[in-house]
Amino acid sequence: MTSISNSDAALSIDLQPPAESSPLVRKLGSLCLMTADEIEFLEGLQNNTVVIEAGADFVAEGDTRSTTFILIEGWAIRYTALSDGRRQILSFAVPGDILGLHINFNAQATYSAAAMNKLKLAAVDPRRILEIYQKYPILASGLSWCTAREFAILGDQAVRLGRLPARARLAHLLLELWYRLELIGKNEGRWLEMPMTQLDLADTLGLSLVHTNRSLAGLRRSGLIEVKKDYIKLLDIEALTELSEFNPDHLAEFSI
Amino acid sequence: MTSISNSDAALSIDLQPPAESSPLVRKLGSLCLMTADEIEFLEGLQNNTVVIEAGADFVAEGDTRSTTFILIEGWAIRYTALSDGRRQILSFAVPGDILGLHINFNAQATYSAAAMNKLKLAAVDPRRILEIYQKYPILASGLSWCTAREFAILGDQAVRLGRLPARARLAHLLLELWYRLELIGKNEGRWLEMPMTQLDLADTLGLSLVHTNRSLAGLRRSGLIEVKKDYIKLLDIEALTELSEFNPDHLAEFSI
DNA sequence: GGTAGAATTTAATCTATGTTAACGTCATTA
DNA sequence: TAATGACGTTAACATAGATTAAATTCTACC
Repeated sequence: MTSISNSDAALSIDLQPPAESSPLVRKLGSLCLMTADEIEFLEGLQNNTVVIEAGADFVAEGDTRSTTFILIEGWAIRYTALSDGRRQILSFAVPGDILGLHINFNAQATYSAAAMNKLKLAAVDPRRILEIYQKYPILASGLSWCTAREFAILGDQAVRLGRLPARARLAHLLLELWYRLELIGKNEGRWLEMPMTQLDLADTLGLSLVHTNRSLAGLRRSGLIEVKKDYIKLLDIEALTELSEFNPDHLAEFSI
Repeated sequence: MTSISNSDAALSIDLQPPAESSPLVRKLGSLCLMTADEIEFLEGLQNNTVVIEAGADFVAEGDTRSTTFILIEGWAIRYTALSDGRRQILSFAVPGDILGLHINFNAQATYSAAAMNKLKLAAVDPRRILEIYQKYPILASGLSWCTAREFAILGDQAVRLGRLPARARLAHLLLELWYRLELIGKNEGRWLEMPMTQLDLADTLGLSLVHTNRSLAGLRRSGLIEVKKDYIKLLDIEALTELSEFNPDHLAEFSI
């Protein structure tokens, strides 16, 4: 907003999208050189914004109204609820992420989505996503990359849940979030934003609340992390990586 | 091959793809009405076939040569190997499934893929997938559906691993495979093809081999399944569904 | 048709994680 | 400043599932 004056006043020679652009445009812009046309289309997609209060669901499993959402501000979760009230969180979504990029038209949502904190998101007709593939080849590659990445993230989640012990699961997730936030420029020093409660963390890691707390304490006592309200500091990324067998290449950037 | 004579001799009025067509064409054909042009393109994609021996890897995690594979015959797995030799199988692929539908160009494969039994698959340049999106709108919707389905399958796998006890995990997986094979017409009565060993099953369910065997025995003793070499009979689908909280809608068909 | 190696089954023991319950801390509001 | 409620921490005990090992049954191959 303040930066408008700077692009007015000075001759802009930036090839990168301007600073006031959406997180999605910034994210894709750091990976591929989109045309002005493509950037404009992508920004235009995000005109219809919605605000969701912290804790509220904005997609419910079984919904037949399918909408694609682009996350602009705040964190969201995708999750599945079980009959006894327990939950499995499938993944976190951060600004620049797309929920429902590939939709079963005429089918039901296979998971619910909720806001971790106050959310701003763009509601997009999924038909416009197919339009991207038809008309904007660079964007299409970008979206294909997003899809592959979501797959890798969910696959890593399965590995965590299926084969890693509690502390490694936690370390692995912290590193995933670290690299994802890194890409959108949200890490400050080694402090990682952690807006979720330990109960949310437990439901992500497939652990009980108490054991999640124990695992957190374990990493803390080993000198690997430092914890404060809403933030965790990664004190030794190398050790965390080794402990959890995390592979950063799964989240690596690409370039065209 | 023998059926060529029938389409030569008689006047064909089928709207459905002919019987000798590929599993992928049959799968999509049961969901949407493709044009002759689209069917031809899809079959043409699968000209370059490869045979893989049982047990062999055909994608290794970290590979930078990215290829899309369409499974024509046999079963495959996607998996991640850990440093101590343990494995987490992410999902099974059956005829008609596509591996690497969305590829990170210039990036590494994030999982390995191996043949469960002898495999016939088509190797496709991933650029031709993007071509589909540009030129064949019906096919594009079909592929979008495939992607959403793969997501749902992997999400269900995360729920199994994170929140279900051993026997429910097993029941849940059996039902998933049941509905998937149903779609491609591979179920005989209530007998479900199970070409994997109990070790493979264990690596899918995130359990030890011994406990997988116990879980299998548990379901058998409860009268829910009957086991024979390479097949499992689902004796009580309703009870299995309730036990595992399986939701068949996740794999539901769609139609345009 | 016999044999070696693979796959399955069962039992005994151990451990990581779940469960329950109590207590602490902090922020909000009365 | 007290009361409340959400969230975090810790301890004691219970249990599902891991591990190890050995026996048994398949099955592919000679």
